[in-house]
Amino acid sequence: MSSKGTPSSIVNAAEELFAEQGFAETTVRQITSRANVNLAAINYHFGSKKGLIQAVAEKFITPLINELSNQMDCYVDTDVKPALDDLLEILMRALLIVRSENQNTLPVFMRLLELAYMNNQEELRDFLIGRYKSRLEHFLDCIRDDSAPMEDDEFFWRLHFMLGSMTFTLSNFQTLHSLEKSRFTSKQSETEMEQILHRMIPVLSAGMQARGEKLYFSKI
Amino acid sequence: MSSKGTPSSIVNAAEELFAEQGFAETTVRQITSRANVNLAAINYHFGSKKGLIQAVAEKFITPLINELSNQMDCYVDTDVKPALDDLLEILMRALLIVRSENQNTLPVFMRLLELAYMNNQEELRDFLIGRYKSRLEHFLDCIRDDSAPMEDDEFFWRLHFMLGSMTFTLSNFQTLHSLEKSRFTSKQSETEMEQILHRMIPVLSAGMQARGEKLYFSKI
Amino acid sequence: MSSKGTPSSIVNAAEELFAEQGFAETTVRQITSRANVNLAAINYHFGSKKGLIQAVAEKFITPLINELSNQMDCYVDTDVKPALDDLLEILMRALLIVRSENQNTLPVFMRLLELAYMNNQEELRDFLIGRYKSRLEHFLDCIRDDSAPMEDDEFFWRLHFMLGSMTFTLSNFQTLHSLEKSRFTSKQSETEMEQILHRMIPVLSAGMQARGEKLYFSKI
Amino acid sequence: MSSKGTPSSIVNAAEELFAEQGFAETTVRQITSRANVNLAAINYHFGSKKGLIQAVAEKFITPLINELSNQMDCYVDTDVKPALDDLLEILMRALLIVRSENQNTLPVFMRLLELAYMNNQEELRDFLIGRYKSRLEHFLDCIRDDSAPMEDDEFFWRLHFMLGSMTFTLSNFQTLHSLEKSRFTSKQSETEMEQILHRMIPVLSAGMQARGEKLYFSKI
DNA sequence: TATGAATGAGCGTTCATTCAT
DNA sequence: AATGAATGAACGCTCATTCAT
Repeated sequence: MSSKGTPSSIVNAAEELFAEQGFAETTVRQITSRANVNLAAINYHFGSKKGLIQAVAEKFITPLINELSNQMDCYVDTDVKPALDDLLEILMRALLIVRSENQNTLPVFMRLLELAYMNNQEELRDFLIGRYKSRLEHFLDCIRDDSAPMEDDEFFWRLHFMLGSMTFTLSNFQTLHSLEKSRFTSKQSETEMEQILHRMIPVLSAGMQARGEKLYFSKI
Repeated sequence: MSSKGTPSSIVNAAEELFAEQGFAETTVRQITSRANVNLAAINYHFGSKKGLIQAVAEKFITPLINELSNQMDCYVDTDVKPALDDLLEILMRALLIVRSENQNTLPVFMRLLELAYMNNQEELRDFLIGRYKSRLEHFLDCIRDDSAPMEDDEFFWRLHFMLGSMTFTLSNFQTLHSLEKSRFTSKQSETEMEQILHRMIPVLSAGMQARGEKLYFSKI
Repeated sequence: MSSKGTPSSIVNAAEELFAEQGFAETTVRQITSRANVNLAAINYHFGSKKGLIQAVAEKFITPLINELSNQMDCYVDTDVKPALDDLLEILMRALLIVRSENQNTLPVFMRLLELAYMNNQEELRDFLIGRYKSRLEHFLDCIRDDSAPMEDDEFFWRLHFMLGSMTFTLSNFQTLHSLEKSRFTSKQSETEMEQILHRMIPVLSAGMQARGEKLYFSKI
Repeated sequence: MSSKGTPSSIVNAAEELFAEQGFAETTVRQITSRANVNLAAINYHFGSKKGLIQAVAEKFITPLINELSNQMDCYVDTDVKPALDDLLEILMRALLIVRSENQNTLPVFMRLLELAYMNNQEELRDFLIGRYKSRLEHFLDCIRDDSAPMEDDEFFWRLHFMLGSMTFTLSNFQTLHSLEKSRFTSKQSETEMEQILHRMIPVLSAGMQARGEKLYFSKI
């Protein structure tokens, strides 16, 4: 299951621990211990803990973006504009494909996105933006084309409302899954991550297509 | 509002630092230093750093729930069922009121919710659930009454999609605000937090009211 | 012998180890171990290892400068200008007094001066210059008054020739002492540090009073 | 001069870094990185970091001693005894010649001498003494012949006062040069290392020829 | 002959907490 | 009630060296 080689063992162990505990809470000693490698190996192969986190990020995002691009190519030679639901399904499908190649570690990827938006993480943010922004633009343009008409800034914020739904739900999937099971024990809900991604599509889609803004509420 | 007393100074300083840096990243030294109190004061007054975090949580959530209850009382003697948009506006309004009483620290509250959903945070989660769950149920029932008809589990997840939008957007407000300003410099966008809360209402509302689910995508 | 209190124990242990091994070669674990205090005590009391080195520096230099000033005050109300030999004797005497208050640790002080002149030690250098430069100026002026007439830059370099003799001899006193004993075993030379300081006076004095410069040698 | 071969590249890189930072402060990674060779190459070719330092030492001292011997041969067939100033000029000249063959790395040589006099460096000291002591004796005898009459031990110490001036001034030349420039900006002093060596001659000479010792100062 | 990978030991520092007063 | 001092544990990281090829 684990690939060959020390760097690969490290990345695999790190993914598990990052998913279980978060980045700051996971120590290099825990990682190297679980990977059965020397304590210094992380610094040797990745330069620093930060470098390892970036390596983990790349391992996820690169195939995700590739898969997204591949799926979008279906539309490139036709006049058909993809519907919002279809675009979101492409996105969810890409996430699931990446997950199938990185057993059970979608939460790590989502935590990475959350991390990138935190203060004091400009470095990671700039790294990701510099590396992947351009490759995402076509996809986002298509999203916008089937969304309700709106200003640039409104689109910016709605995209992040969407992103928030995804990162919160997936990075805390384990907790939410437990909560759901303990509340609705009767139904023996087989809530798997795939199902949750599926549930998200009509909700997010409706959010992007919602028209009109409520009037600003008076100052309080 | 004023900060008479050591415990109060500590809580105020902690709020600021938690908002700026997150909980794990904020040290008790930073807190006591900013509060101009002794290093040992946190352990003395709150038992531990965790105890302080709970104290901060209570300071936010109690007035929030109170405000929410007050607003809901308007409907209690009538047959009028509040519309989803109105319920969300009540929620946003309550958030803004709490904010006005705890200058600029809505992000802390949102980070607290995120924290409560993390693994290894059962203690905080149980604390919040045990303390506030019952007082939220009426509000949530009203939400459900104006949402699209759906199963319990679907409602559970949609609520958390909503929660994700709110926590992600508000806890990372500073970063998102910067990103928006650097992208759309021309418009001199005066994006304030109030405006963002306002923008969220129709989006979240549409999400909860979205009908029909896409067919499950085939296994991959 | 050792003063009371943790900081004092640390400084005493540090002095010994710095003298034996140098600054970089001495670890905080060695220091805290010899001082029988907790490993974290250095950072608690001095902020960092660098802070401890500065504290050691101050403990030496402050009384040295004070002693120097006291001795120089003898000349302040008279018209007598002190002779170069007398000035050097004042200096040596001040060094010995400081040594008598900090048992056997003149080598540490000399190593400190050497350290301050190294690259990448601007911080220490600036610290010392900012703190003590002005208090040394009168003494240096008197030195110059009884030296051979020379330009500013020539005086600057001759002062440092002198400083080099002192730092090299004293910071390596232990090694030199051993070498001397092994070479001249017959004489059972009782070379003590006081004697060496004494030997230096006529040599340094002659150097400062040497007149005329040799012609520049041709380019090679 | 050219750097064909891995060992040669290593030595050249090491010289530069030793001059800039000192021996302990320079890591084998820095050296191999600047030399563009494998990290293990130092241990492979020189056994250890210490072995490399010895190799650097030899590269300097052997030609220095050779040059010194050559110059001294001028006097071998005559009855003329060289004057102290001439001997010092021969020494300075030899240093400059070695420097011209090892671009700008006189400070390294001086640091090497300082290092050899430190505690815990018996190995290096013994290596140098065993290799070069005998070849220096004639030169030192000539020095003594034109110095003031003195006992063996007095001569031993005066030699090291001289050595201290040289090592301190040259190994810290960069710092001293900066200090001088910042103090005497007006004169646009073209202080080069050659000039400093030149300035040293009359000072050191006078020191060696100084007669009479001051009376021992009373115990304090 | 030469190297990329790996290692054990140790580094200075920081942490939340506790102790003695 | 409150605090300055102190602590044990752990942190990420770097070191010169060695190993397997």
